[in-house]
Amino acid sequence: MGQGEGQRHATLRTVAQLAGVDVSTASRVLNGTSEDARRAASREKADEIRRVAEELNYRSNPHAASLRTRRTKLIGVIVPRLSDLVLATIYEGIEDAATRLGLSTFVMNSHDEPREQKARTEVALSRRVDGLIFGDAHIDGRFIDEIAERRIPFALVNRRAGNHPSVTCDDYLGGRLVAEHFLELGHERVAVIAGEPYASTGIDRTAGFRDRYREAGIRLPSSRIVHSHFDAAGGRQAAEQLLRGRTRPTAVFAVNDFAAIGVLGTLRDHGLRPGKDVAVAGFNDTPLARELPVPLTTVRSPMHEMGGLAVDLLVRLLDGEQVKSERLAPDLVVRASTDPARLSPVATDL
Amino acid sequence: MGQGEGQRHATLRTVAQLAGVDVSTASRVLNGTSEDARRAASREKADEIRRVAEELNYRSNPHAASLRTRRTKLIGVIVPRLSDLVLATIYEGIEDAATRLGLSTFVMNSHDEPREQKARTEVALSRRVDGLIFGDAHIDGRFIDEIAERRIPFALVNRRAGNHPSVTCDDYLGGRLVAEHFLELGHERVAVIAGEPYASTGIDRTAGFRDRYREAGIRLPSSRIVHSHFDAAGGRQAAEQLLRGRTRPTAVFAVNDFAAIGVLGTLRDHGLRPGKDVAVAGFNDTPLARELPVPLTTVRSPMHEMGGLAVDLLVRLLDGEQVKSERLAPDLVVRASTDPARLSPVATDL
DNA sequence: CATCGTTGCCCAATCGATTGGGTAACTGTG
DNA sequence: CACAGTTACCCAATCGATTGGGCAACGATG
Repeated sequence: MGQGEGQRHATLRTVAQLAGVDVSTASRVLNGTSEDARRAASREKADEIRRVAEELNYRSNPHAASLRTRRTKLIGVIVPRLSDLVLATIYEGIEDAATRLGLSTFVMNSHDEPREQKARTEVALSRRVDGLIFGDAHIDGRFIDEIAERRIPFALVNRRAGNHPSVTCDDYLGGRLVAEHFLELGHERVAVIAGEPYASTGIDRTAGFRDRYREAGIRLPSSRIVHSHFDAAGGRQAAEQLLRGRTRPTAVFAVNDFAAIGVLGTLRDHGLRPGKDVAVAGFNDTPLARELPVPLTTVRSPMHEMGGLAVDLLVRLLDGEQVKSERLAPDLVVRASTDPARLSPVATDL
Repeated sequence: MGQGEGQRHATLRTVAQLAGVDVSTASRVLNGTSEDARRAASREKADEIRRVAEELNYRSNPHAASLRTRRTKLIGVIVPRLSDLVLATIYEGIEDAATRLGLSTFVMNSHDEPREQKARTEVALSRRVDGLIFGDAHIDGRFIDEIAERRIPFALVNRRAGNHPSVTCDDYLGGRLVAEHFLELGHERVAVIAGEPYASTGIDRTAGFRDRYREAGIRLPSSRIVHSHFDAAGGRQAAEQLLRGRTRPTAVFAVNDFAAIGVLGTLRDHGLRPGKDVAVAGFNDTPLARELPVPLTTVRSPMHEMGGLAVDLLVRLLDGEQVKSERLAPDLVVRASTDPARLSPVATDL
């Protein structure tokens, strides 16, 4: 109830009074388009208004403006969890783009739980966001469909669902690239750690990988496609399961770098040398990948860029434009975890 | 300009009209305290108002309320970067606590740049946040002092500065714990990768470590305290610098897990076995630490909890209470990177 | 029966901006 | 000089809530 309060903010009214004009004139000069400003006041009056505003350190009260205009310049962002570096990086892209456009963003974690997705979305809507960006779409699209039916403007990022507007990496192609690489290295007994079954990222990466292998005449048995959480612990669990199998794979594609790191750890624990006994590839090229003791082969995805494009997409949608989804090209980055020649001396000595 | 718009939100006025009461009565029943509600309307009227509100799916418009009350229930959070897992985790704690209290948060990245800190803070203030949480304080406190002078309510988290209210880990103690551990293992030639020179976290961890060693009669030459960025690339650079020195340390304390990971990579590149040839400890016990090929000894800090407590602190401040800073106790977690006995078979074979 | 307290509401001002619609003064044209 | 068009403003309604004050009706009290 108390107040730490700084000095009260100057309002348009005080600015207008001191500048000797009506508040409407001050509004047009300070907050309107330059077109508005020109026709609202003469050169000198406008300068005077701006001078006074500057002096009083006037800042338009966004709540008052939103109340009147019904637009908040706020966008809600819902992600599974910001402590996932992939999402944090995408969010940074979102924030950069939003800031550049004078928009503000709210982020919330849904932990990929339908109930929380719903709850967070309602919170965002009750804050009257102009639109939403979802980084946590589930492939079944149930929740997203509902949002679409309510005609709430939104864009998906990182994961796609249905044909709702989205900005994603070309995950299918990414999976193919890894398969291509493994095939070149001569791996025939391979496995995929496929991520969460509801995430299009994992699904598409797996599909691309599987399809490329199939084209090479090699079928992946379903026992060598294991779902997992998108983190190191998840990768570890999945790897343990794979190693329990009768025939050990010679190469493992984890659809996420952190899961791949878990795989590296598990291999060591089992006395296997990553990059030599078993090849490992990840996805996303997180900054850690190249710094690991055994640097990780991975697929670089434009995470930051995806965030920015998602904002652009949403803004175009808010402007009533017709939009279409974007799919950005990934790159394969080969490092020691799949290429023994690149292993450091000590690791090669193994 | 266009509108994707969903159906218009119901307002208090329509609810009041349908329930046959004045809007003020509806306001007290729906948005006031239960005390207000009781004296504003009879049992039956109140129930009727709530029924209508429910039916119309009424949500109070926070902008209208803020305009009138001058409180926004918004708090601004400024961190160096959310793609740093430590900050992302702290932010999750902040978000959880805020949600529980019915507050919303804005996060922004300052990249530890004074200019951006200033700019983001102004953005938050122009959004009329009730208070701020800074996770990016610099030890010199210049910027923070300025904010304090403007009597803007805020709390610091993770890093302290001056005697502004903060919630931190007891970093000094954390540093001592690592030193204690290294001493027990018999390490006398040790080094510290100390993080950014302006972050209290690195400063205090280094100081605790240095002091404990001094008490054991061992002085750290300044050449063995190297500053670095708080990420794997930073750790790698710092480690390279240390290995260039004449006398190689037998143990390295990196004040951050990611920097420690960079050290592990560098050691390998130089043909040195982490945990055997050189002991390595990190700080924060990020989830990755235990999953690495060579699991990392580190100091567990209560990141999530710190975030929640920072919110509590800020809220108490906003309520006009006198508050004092909190310093939470860390724990040492010993793993293979400092203890050869714990190395996995293949690593021991090295 | 006059008085006093409650109970249960309603009135109306207010927060700070936006915006459609005036209108007075001035300029240019025929 | 009459008239149209432009320039440079001002007026006032409005967005959706909050909140101090007022007041009628009713029961209790002396």
